[in-house]
Amino acid sequence: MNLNPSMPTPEERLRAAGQRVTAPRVLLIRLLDEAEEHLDAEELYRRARRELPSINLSTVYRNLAVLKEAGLVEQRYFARDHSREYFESAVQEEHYHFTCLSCGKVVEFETPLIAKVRVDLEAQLGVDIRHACICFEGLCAECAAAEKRTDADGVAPQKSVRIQLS
Amino acid sequence: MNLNPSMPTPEERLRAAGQRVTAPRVLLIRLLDEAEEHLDAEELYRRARRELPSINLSTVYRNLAVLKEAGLVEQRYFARDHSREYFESAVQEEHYHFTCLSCGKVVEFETPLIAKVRVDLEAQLGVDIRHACICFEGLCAECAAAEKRTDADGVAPQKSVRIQLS
DNA sequence: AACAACTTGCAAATGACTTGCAAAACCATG
DNA sequence: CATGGTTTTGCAAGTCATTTGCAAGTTGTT
Ligand SMILES: [Mn+2]
Ligand SMILES: [Mn+2]
Ligand SMILES: [Zn+2]
Ligand SMILES: [Zn+2]
Repeated sequence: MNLNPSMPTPEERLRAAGQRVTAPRVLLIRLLDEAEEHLDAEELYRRARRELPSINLSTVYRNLAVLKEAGLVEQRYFARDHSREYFESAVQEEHYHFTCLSCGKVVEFETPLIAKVRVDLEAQLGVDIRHACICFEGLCAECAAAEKRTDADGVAPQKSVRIQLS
Repeated sequence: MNLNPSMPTPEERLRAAGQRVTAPRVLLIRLLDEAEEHLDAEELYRRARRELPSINLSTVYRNLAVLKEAGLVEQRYFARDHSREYFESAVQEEHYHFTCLSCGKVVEFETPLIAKVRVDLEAQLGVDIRHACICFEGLCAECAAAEKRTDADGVAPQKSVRIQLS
């Protein structure tokens, strides 16, 4: 989602990254480009099978690893349960995430402050930062309001929303 | 590490949190207070067994969950591999982490910018943030310098260092 | 077309974490 | 400080997302 309209095709991106062009890879890239949400391997597998029925789940995993290394997809962790890996297309603006622990909604946001932390760190420590995992968790506005109930279960994954801080 | 010298004993903390005082819990809290690093369940189990040989790994897991809920320990995720949960005592200043992908060293740092992002988010989205997972990853100064080699393996966990940004 | 290098499907394996259950420990209460 | 309801523990057996070995199938290159 929120993709640059004039972006290279999946094939072009693969070749530019020096990776072989295979049907599973092209398909995974396209599925992530088209996705409105952050997808995990299982869900990508489900969607991929609709177009490439012979694809195997392990192929999905292996290729997500390849695409991640090649910088074509981004891996994310959400909510307090980091036991599942989610992915999104790398062809979008840098952004961060807030996840509602109650309803599972994901809010994407931008802010220059994280980049500031990053450059401060690099300048003061001499480190070379390659990746940042930034995720906030809590209750979304709706769930915070509806906090009259005592529930705390059903965390269904939902579509994302994107905002810009200040 | 970096603990307040006049902090309550593990027993006192447990009682204050309304939790039962048991040998495994007291021991886990003390081990985390004493630790120079961030520990996972397996390592805590290893250390705990030295003083309480009958303790079981599942007891370690169950109690870490209890202590986390009670706010007595903090759970962390490091490096690109979030498949392991690490813990540290909650009795310390709020801080964030940088992990070296090459040597595994963890650098702890403080910065008011993350809290700023947090309040901005709460103010502009009306959300109630309960938790933040902030971790930067890359090459530490030493490993970045030694980048002449082509290696990229052995990621041994190491002690942490704490710094203050600017 | 011919081949070496890389990928895939399939089935089996990993490994961190969880769970069911009966016995043991905790902590009011009397 | 004995009693007993409630919680916790040890042990053994799961769970489940992700990984891996291998033979067969593809890809990109000469
Ligand atoms: Mn996103
Ligand atoms: Mn720390
Ligand atoms: Zn919500
Ligand atoms: Zn290093």
